[in-house]
Amino acid sequence: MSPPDPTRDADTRHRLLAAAGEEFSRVGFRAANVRDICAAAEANVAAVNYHFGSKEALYRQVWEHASRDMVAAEPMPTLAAHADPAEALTDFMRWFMRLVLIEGTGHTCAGSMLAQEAAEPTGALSVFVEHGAAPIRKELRRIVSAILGRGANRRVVDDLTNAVIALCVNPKHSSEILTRLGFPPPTTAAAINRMAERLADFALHGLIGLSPDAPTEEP
Amino acid sequence: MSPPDPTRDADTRHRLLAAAGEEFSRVGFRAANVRDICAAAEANVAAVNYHFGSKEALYRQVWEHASRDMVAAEPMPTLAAHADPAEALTDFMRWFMRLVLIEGTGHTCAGSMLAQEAAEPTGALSVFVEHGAAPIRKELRRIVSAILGRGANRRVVDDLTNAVIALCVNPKHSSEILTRLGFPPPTTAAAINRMAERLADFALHGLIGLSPDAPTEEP
DNA sequence: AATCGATTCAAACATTCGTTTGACTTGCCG
DNA sequence: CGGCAAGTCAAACGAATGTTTGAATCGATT
Repeated sequence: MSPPDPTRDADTRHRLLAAAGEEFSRVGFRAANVRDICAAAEANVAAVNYHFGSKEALYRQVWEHASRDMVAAEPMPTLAAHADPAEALTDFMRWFMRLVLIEGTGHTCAGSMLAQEAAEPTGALSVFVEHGAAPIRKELRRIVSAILGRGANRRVVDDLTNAVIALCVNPKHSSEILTRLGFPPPTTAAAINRMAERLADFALHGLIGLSPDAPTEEP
Repeated sequence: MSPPDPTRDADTRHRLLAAAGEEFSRVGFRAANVRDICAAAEANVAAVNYHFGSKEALYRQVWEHASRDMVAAEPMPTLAAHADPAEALTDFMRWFMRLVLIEGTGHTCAGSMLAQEAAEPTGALSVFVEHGAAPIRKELRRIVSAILGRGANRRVVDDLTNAVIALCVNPKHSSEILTRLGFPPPTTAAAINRMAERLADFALHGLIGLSPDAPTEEP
């Protein structure tokens, strides 16, 4: 009657999580429907409620898995681990863009689900921002701040940190639009790295140019 | 039986369009429901189908109004109209960010609806990209290309044009996330302009630094 | 073999939501 | 006045969808 021990590896549980991850990331929580998920998982309609309690509880579980996989996949590059802040930025952006753009073989799908949450947030968004996004942004802010130097205004550092994030996530968030414009976002690790390096160069020159220590070059 | 002449100004038609614009931009096409829209417009449930034929036809009408208002509000800054490409970029970004971020008093809402379409596209997206977004991007590409100079690779120009777009639209597309991180996007024209100028400075230095004509400053 | 808990399944239930219907009101024209 | 077209309305219809139910199946334990 009550749901089974969640640590148990019921086979259909896994198939449901995988199928749900794909469906939720494709169309979002609301538009995804339980019957399709169950069909994709080759499970009965009642399976979702039996194993998870409700569609919403399933969604929370998928998020939990996705964000766990997300951070476990590869460690985040830090400022401290690099001699040169510029190199840290490039490394960080490569890592971040892979995180956002690559769809894990089975079901990482955190990037797509986040894009869905951005349009129609559920309770899961606040949780994820607090536990997943905030630490990532914090480290990037350190890198940006190091590149800008001491004299930079706090507000400016924040805006530029957000600007770098924008460069990294936009290919994903706007992929439907960019594809229709003729610029489908890269999907392989190699292509993503190449794009990340181009954008990192761009960001780097932008940041150095804005650094209060940098020489102003007005004629 | 058949819908009335669409040019006629039936009063409830307007109220429906306004209410629908708010609802669609808030939650997207699918999640918006006809009963709520009619209640907000103080109209009967049957009014949508009487005046527009269907929920989807109403949506198309709202898009048409929104994109018309969008371009009519203010002319797009062009490269040709500026002596200095750098100034053109700043002007363009100010204009573009106001376009995306400002919610028109009554119901412009094109920016929000576009963000919704990005997550769960309908047929309206392709139409809008072709007629609304492509011309805007084309002009921005001219400006970016002028700043980069002759020698720039075509692929690089495209990526950087998209990067500038990312800087402008991300505060809107990611507003739910940024707000939870403590950085709610600006909403007044003055604040938007300020942010646009900061981002334009950033983009400008980034572009100039990447220009093949610019001196490389490696030690 | 008998039993018991866990799991699966088809069917049904309850609600939401887009749409349709048919009656009623209103304003206009002969 | 009488009739007609346009618009409004409450009610109901029908499909989609999350959830529940109760029986059937399976596997391990005794």
